[in-house]
Amino acid sequence: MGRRVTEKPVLKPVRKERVSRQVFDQLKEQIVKGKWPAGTKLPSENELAKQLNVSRVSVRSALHMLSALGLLETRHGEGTYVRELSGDLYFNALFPLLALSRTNIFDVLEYRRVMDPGAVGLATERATEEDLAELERIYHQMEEYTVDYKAFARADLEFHLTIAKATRNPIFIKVNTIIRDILNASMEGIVRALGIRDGLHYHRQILQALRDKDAVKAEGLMREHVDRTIQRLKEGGEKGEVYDQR
Amino acid sequence: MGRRVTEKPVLKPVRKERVSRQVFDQLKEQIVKGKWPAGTKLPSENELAKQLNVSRVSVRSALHMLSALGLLETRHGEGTYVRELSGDLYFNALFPLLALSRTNIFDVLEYRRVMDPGAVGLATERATEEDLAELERIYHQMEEYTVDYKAFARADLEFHLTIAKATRNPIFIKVNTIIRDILNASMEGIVRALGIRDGLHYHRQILQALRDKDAVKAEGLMREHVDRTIQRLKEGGEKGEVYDQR
DNA sequence: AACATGTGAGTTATCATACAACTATCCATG
DNA sequence: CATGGATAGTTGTATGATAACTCACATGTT
Repeated sequence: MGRRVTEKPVLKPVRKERVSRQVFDQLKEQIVKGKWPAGTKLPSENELAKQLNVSRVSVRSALHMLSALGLLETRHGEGTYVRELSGDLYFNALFPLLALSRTNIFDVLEYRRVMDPGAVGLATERATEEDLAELERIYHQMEEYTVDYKAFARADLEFHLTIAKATRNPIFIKVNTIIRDILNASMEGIVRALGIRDGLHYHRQILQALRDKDAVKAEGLMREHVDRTIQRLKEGGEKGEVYDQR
Repeated sequence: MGRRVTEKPVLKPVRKERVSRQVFDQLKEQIVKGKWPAGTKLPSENELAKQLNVSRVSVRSALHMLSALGLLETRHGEGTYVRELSGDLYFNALFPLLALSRTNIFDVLEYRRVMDPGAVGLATERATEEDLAELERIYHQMEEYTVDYKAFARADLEFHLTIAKATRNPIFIKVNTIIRDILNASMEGIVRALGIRDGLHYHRQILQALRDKDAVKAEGLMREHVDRTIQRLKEGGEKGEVYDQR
């Protein structure tokens, strides 16, 4: 009989990658590597199917997924094109209803806790006069909105995004834009936690540090600021004062 | 003859919504509105086709797009299920970033310079034995690949992604995955800059710091590591040795 | 009783083919 | 020169068939 072979699986599971997935990856690669820059018209579905030696169905499956993700755009009767990056969050507009659970929001804030200090650090070097003026404007908005929590929180988020813009780095900008939208959508719950008192204080100081081009100070303040926000939100949640989202 | 009617188009173009799009919208609504909570198994494709009075092709088209967006998950031979709606869903909007990846690798690395130290900091607290084993495995891969630059660089990227996974924060994971794809695509150029010598050194030390649960050290090493990568790449670029991607 | 194996139903993945719907272009016609 | 029609190329939808996969249950085997 011989002994059983259960320990140490020497045999690796065979590679079984779906055809459509392979097509998806190949097409994605062409786009990512820049072989097909924005605006390029792809070969027709029949052509692709022939070249890749798969059925048209598999090609279409891949094309559909890529368009859903915003990399492609297909025009009926005309062809399929590589999309410009311009259109920002067209798709996100479909999702604002999604209320995120608490854990999800903490994930987002935890991310921000790392990103925003870094962003403000870069911003101290690169912010223009216009950026600073814009930040000042938003800060004064916040001062006025001390009664309207919602508007206050909105301005708060805008402040952070403006700092991201000042980095001149598209990744920071894009990610921060998404985070703003998420928090905006789930704002009912976090408004209280944000706290007028701290908010104004930190934003004023951060703005000052930016003017002084004191990166270390700005980073420290930002980290403190986000930390306190998280802390507040946790306290509120534990006390059950805050939202439940369902 | 009468005058032409070109100004003010009172006549709106007739509604010509694609079938697959309608299916997409209907399914999406069921999910977003919570009628189909996470984990729900959808009716089979045949069933849906019958209920909606469309062909199975159209149903599948919609299903594919929804899975690409992360709302659904289809398991071959088993069925299609509603996925957990999490925050990282929004970050699918980052996908178009892939299209402009090449424009500036430095933007990407600058971003990584901020995020990866933060990620490794969180990872020191949360990494499981399995995570560490996986990192070890990748590290040994790198040791073997000292001749194959491409494979080496790929393992390098995988190392960073694995650290992101160890944070257990879906945002870190998602964004890092996209960054890996971007750098992967531009790899011909950065391979030289990565440098075998430093790479192994830093990764070994970072792994050690993770084992020792020394967050400060791990963060510092990571920052240094990314800094040097950027520096190398800049030197190479100035000398014109590095990539041009065409 | 415990385990291995076989079988079948149900499901998704892929294929091939055909036709419908749409777009752009060319070209003859008046 | 404007109009309309014909045409070729492309994407969208439909149909039917087959392959590949998963699960659950039945059937042996020990």
